[in-house]
Amino acid sequence: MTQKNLIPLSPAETEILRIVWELDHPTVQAVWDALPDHRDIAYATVQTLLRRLEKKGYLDHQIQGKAHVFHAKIRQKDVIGSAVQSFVDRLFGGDAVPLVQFLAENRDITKEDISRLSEILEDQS
Amino acid sequence: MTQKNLIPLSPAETEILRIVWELDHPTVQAVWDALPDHRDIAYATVQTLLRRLEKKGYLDHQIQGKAHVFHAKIRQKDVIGSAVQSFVDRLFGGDAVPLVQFLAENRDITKEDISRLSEILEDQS
DNA sequence: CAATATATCGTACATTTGTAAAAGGAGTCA
DNA sequence: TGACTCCTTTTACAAATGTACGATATATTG
Repeated sequence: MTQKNLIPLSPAETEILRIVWELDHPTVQAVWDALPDHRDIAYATVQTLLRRLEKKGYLDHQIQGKAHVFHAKIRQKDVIGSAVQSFVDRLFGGDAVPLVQFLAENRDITKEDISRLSEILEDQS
Repeated sequence: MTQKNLIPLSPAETEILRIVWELDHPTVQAVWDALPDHRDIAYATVQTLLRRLEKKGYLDHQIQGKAHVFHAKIRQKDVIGSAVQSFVDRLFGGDAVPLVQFLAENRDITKEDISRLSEILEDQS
């Protein structure tokens, strides 16, 4: 069954981990390049974050040439699950509805998105 | 216009701030009591957090008898807005749809919730 | 092979965060 | 009025976090 008990991720670590999921087996360099422009941190900082993620058990790496190539050891779904959970707890007292409502009112999600979600719910037993 | 430039909130601070919104003008005691059972922290800790929130400009207080009574100085909507924003950025690269999709698949929101949201979207110009 | 360009590793360090004990002030009640 | 009780204020402190420099190792290439 799903391995739980995840060591807490800091915001900066979470940000980096997401990029590792997005890119497939990236190097430090690749992760660094993938950061949004406004996120102006040093290469060495990204390295540190990746190192810490590895130490916490979220990542692993192989050596390719002289570079390290990282990959996730924990399923994205599990990490997202626990992150969303604690976020909703903290900011909404555990009720996700106001969150989605906020997103809707704020137009972070559109009418079409909602329709598509309805279908997802229909498809579930 | 909406005052932005909010000083970052830590997770623990966010948790406390939410309770201040929920209760109306609570004392330290009231906030402490409102914490979920599993959240086992000392009264003094809640005090510290409230003090920090005040210093960061999120709260203010009046004196009532011997106790302090707190109230929010910043609109809930603004705080939620920026918190959700950075959360979605960090964990989903800025796209809120996968977040809502996750909530749907995970049944944190139901079919009925979605219907209600559709209406909200309809009512918007 | 010697340079050069890349990478990692070890280390550092100021802040922030989470948590709380201890001390002191002011109503309250016997 | 003295003992209690409830609060606040002051102060602390270890751990986590964000950030990154300098040293070292290793491909690469002329």
